[in-house]
Amino acid sequence: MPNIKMIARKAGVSISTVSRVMNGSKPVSPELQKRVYDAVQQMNYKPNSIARSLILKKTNLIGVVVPDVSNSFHAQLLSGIEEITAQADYGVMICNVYRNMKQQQKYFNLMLERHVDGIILLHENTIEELKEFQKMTTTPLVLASVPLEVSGIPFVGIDEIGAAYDAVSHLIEKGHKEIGLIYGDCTALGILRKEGYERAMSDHGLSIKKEYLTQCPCSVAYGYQAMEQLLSSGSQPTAVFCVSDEMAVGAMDCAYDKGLRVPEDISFIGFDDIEISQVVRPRLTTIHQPIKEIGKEAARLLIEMIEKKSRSVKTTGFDRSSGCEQASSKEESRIILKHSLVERETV
Amino acid sequence: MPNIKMIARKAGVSISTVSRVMNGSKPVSPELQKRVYDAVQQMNYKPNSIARSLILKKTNLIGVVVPDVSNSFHAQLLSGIEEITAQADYGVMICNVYRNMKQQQKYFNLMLERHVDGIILLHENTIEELKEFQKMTTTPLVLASVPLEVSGIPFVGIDEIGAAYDAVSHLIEKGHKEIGLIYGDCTALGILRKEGYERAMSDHGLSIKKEYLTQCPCSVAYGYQAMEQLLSSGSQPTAVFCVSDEMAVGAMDCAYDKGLRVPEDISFIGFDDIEISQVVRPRLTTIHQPIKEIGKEAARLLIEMIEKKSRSVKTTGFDRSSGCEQASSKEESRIILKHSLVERETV
DNA sequence: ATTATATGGGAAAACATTTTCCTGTCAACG
DNA sequence: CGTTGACAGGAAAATGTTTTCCCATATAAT
Repeated sequence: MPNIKMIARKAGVSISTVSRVMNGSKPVSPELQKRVYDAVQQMNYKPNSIARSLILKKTNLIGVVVPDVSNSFHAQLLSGIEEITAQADYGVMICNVYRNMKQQQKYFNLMLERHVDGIILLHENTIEELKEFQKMTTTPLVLASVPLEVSGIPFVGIDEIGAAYDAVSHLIEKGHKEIGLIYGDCTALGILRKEGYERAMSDHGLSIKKEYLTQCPCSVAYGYQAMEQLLSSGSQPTAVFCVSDEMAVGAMDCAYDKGLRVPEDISFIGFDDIEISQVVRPRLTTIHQPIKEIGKEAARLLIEMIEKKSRSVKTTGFDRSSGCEQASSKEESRIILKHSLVERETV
Repeated sequence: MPNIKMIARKAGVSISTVSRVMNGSKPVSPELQKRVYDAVQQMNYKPNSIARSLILKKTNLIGVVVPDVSNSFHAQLLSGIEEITAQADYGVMICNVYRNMKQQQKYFNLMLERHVDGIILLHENTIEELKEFQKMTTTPLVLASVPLEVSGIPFVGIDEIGAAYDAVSHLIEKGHKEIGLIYGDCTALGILRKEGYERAMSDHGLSIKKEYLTQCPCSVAYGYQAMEQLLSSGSQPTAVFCVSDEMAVGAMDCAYDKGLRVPEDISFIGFDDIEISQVVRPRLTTIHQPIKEIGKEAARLLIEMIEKKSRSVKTTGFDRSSGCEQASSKEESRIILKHSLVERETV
């Protein structure tokens, strides 16, 4: 691989001149420009981005921490992110943490060592850990579809409580009164959606039966189990709200195996509107999230933060990691995108 | 962020000593070791991997070129790759090319500029382009589930023809004689699987009807269209082999809408065994590919190539990009993993 | 004519590491 | 007692850029 020195020699100019021609950072006479371009072309020169990163203190790389890439929801978020970052000439490094906090810590360190310009979190963290992270570094961070409230860390996603509220209200409008819930209680997501369920029930004057609340991790298999549990509790709901499509698909499967007909005997409503909700039979009625758009918006926001920060560093001239400036830019951004109800065949 | 100089000053030692302690590259007295460790701890020092990359000529970063991360198949491959690379302390940069060749070229350049240590291709390329790439650089490259034969570029995947053969043979064993095919003819994958179909048919003495061959891009929606086309061709097959699960799901959907019962009136067999084949009703009989394992194996192979290469560079002492060495390591590795037939409910 | 200003271009510092080369100390051995 | 070798540790070169600083030349202004 040729380097800038070889180009300079070949073109008969100084290193500085080559750099200037490549970046347009200072005018260069047409004569020399041509000589440089020719040399670049002939030797197929590409500037070494590592050396650039070192001196510019900018890697044009962002890190995305994801619980599991092979999960459809996260994969879609990722694809949205990638679309925007690619346009802005950023690379994305994925950090698959397998819903494992230990990995997470390791990855945070790794990303700091690699000096990523920013991070998007798709994986839920404890608030303490985020604050810890904030204290450690000034690297911009945004939460995408991780509804945690930490001052100084922007969030983009939907109104989780409102969306769950809408889902349950829809069931109620259709005449259901005995409504079960399958949720996960170890994530903020699950808890907020449960909150929406509770509000909808009480706003419509319905009481919540303890035995209708079932919690399980988010997957088809666990959804099946949860439904089994729910059905074995004696009284039977006429509808159940599952806080994710995967859970809903598993739960429907279980109902089916128990000889229940959907939606005649029991209704289901899911959440997310990932691909499977359209291919499952009957097609799943669910809450649609603009998943890819969330990813895009998160990426846009992050890049904006990065560029703003690098500008401010440039103007002030030194690293202000003391955090005094940080405070002024705490504009508490929360980008809330619109969800919607898609009626299919399970209610 | 503290740098090595600050640690050296704090510990009262030279920069070299700090480096030696961090990397264990040369013995250091316990006395100084302790001083360095303490300084590192107190200042929370992390070596700047950019500077390391620059001098070591090793980024510990690999690029993965993927047609579409949000596609379940590719997302699973990616997750397999990530698992192995994380263990070996490599980062993964994703390059989503949206099945777009222009993007692809841009990304290749980007990755060379960033000096990734190696590349895994999940996206089909023309053989010419690959050879072009080989000529341009010595960066290791492996094809995962992209069945192209280019000397010097290893491949990991399954026996595509054999797997397709098995799928069709299974239909034939079940008594089917009129077997349709839905495939994609613009990818090597589609063409090989079609080849398997043809061999199976002729080996069993069955003739192939032109009107049973339908081709379309790989997605649920196109699968539906293809099936419509196939059904409108007059004579009706009793079974159809779809070269991907997505196509199969779409095709089944169409059959269903036309009032055909699966598997009573018409049988379907898919390919890949991605998640949807298990949640669709009736559950799709398909060819199982060890997708995640393919990703893992590809990553292992790539890392092996990278380390072997960096060793050889080290011992010879200069960059041998002339390619003469390359030839000797052309051991034509093709790692073929086992596929299997999973019988569900659509045959 | 002389000073001031603008402008193109080169030399060298800076970025944060690793590693080579060198120096000084100490033990071993003749 | 002197030479050799081992060994710990420091100084400095090297990695490939960008950018600052400086110089020379040319043009404009006084």
